[in-house]
Amino acid sequence: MIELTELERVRLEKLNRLREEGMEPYPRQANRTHTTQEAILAFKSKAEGEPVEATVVGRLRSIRKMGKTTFTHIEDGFGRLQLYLRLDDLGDEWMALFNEIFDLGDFVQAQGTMFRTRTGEVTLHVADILMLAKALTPLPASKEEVVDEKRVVYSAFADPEARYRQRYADLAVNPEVRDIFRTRTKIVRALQRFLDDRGFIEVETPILQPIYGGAAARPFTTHHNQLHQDLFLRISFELYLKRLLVGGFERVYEIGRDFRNEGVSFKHNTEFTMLEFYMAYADYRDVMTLTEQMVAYVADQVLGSTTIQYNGHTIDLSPPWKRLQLREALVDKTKIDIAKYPTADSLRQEMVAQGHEPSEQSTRGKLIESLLDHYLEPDLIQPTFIYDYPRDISPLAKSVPGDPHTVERFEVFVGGMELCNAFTELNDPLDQEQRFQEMGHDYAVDDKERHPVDEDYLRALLYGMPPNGGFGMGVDRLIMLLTDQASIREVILFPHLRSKD
RNA sequence: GGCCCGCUAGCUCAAUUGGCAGAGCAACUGACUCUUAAUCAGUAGGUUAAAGGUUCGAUUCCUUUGCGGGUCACCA
Repeated sequence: MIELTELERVRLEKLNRLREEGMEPYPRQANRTHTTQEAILAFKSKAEGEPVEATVVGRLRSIRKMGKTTFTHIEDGFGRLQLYLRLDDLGDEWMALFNEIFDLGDFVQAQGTMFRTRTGEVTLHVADILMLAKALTPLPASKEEVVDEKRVVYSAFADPEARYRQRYADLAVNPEVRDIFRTRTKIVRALQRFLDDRGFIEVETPILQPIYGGAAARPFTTHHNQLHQDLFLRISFELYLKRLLVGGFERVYEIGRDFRNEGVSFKHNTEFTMLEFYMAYADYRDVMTLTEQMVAYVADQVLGSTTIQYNGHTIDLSPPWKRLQLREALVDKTKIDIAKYPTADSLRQEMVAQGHEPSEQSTRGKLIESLLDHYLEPDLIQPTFIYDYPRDISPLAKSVPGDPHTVERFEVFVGGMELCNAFTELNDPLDQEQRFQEMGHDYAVDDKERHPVDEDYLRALLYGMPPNGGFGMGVDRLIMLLTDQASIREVILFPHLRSKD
C-alpha cells in the first residue's frame, strides 16, 4: 500500500464518510448534457431570463465558501465554469456534505440552471451535485486571478523534476502545458497534411531492426527470445524508406520515434520524434524549396503567422530562406577555406595556426563539423540552409560533381539549433558499398565496435533506386520553435529521467 | 563522463557570521447567503534529499551518495 501523507489521510476519511452516507466516491457513469463551454454558450445564445438547464462535469479547481453559499469553479476538457451553491436550494444536509467532503481536485457532476452573477460571470446555479471521483492527493497548490483577460498564477507548480516525473499533475494544474501538447498535435497534423497534399504517402517501417543505420549514433540493443536474435531500436528510418523507392513508391514519409543511446540535453532526448521523407526525381535543391514551404505552412496553419518568437528572438519563417554554402560560411566566420585543406592533417594544422584547438583523432569531416557547431550554429537564428558537406561524414549522400570531398547535403538551422538534415541520396550501389567500407563498416557482424554493413540495403540498390532527395527533421525541435520552449523536455509528454531509486 | 548550481511543510519560497526552522497558499476549527488570489479569527503540519565528519551547537562548513538544472565533452 502506498504510504499516505497527513493531507491524504484527511481525504481518505472524507471518502469513507461518503461511503457511510451511502454515496459511491467512484461511480461508474457520468451524465453530462453540456461541456462547460457549451453551457456558457447556450446561456449566452438565449434571451436573458429564459432558463437554460445543464448538467456539467469537471474537476473542482477553486472553492470559496461563504457560510450559507459557496462558489466554486470546475474545469473540464474545454474550459471552466463557476458553480453557485446555496443552502436554500440544497438543504442543510447537502450543503454540509459538500462543504465538508468535497475538495479541490475532486471530479464532480453538477446539475442546475444557468444565470449571470452580479459581477457578470455566467454561472451554474446548482440544484444537485455529486461526486464522480474523489481525489485523495491534493493537486499542487496554485492560485490564480484574471487581470485584463490574462491569467496570473501564484505559486505555480514549477519544479521541473516534479513536473516531468508527475506530468499528470503538471498538466492538471498548468493549462499552458496542456496547450503546448495540443499545439504539438496540430503541428504533426499540419506536417502530414502538407505532405499528403503533395502526393506523399505515410508509411510505417520497423522500429526493431536487425541492423541499425542511417545516422551516426549508438543504438539500444534488445533480444528476441524465440528467434534467438539480437535486435536494435532504430536510430533512423532512412534505409527502410529508401527501400520503398526501389519498390516503386515515388514519395514516402514517416513520422515516428527514433532511439539514440547518447547524452541528453536541452535539445536531445533519448527517444525523439523524427520526420523523414524521400522524393524521387528530386535533388537537395528541390528539397530545400519544399522544406521552407513546409515549415512556413505549418507555422501559418498552427499559429496563423510565419513570424515566431523564440528565446527572445523574432524569427521570420517565410520563404525563401537564406542559403549559405558551408565552405563560404566558414571562410566568412573563421577565415579558414576548407577547400584549400583536403586532408585532416592539413586542416588541423591550419586550425591550430588560427588559434583553434582541434581534437587529435578527428577526421577532416569531423573537424569541419566542429567548426560549424562552434562558429556558425549559435548565430544562425533566422532559418538558414547550410549546404555542401564533407563527404566523409555523409556516407549516404551523393557527391557534388567534380568535387570528390564534398556531397550534396544541407542542414537547416533556426534559433541557433539544427532542425533538418537532407541530401541528394546516393543511389549508386557500388559507390555506396565503398562508402560503407570507408566509414569503418564491416561485413563481420559479430565485431561490436564496427557498424555492420546492411547488405540487404545494398541488394536493394542493385535493383536500381531512382535519383531522389531525402530529408530528416527533428519534430520535437520544430515544436520547441513554434511553442517558444527552451527545452525539449517541455514538448515531450514524458521525457526520459533517471530512476529515483 | 568533467565542471558549476540546486534539493527546507502538499505547493511556492525565507532563515544574518554556525546560535530556538519561518511565511503565503493548501489542510483543519470557527464566523460569513453574489464570491472570484473571497475575507476575518484560530490550530496543526519538518529526520532541512540520504549517510558520515568538524563543532558546545550544522539548513548553514567538509566528505560521499542520490536526483534535478545548466554547461562542456561524446554523438561513423
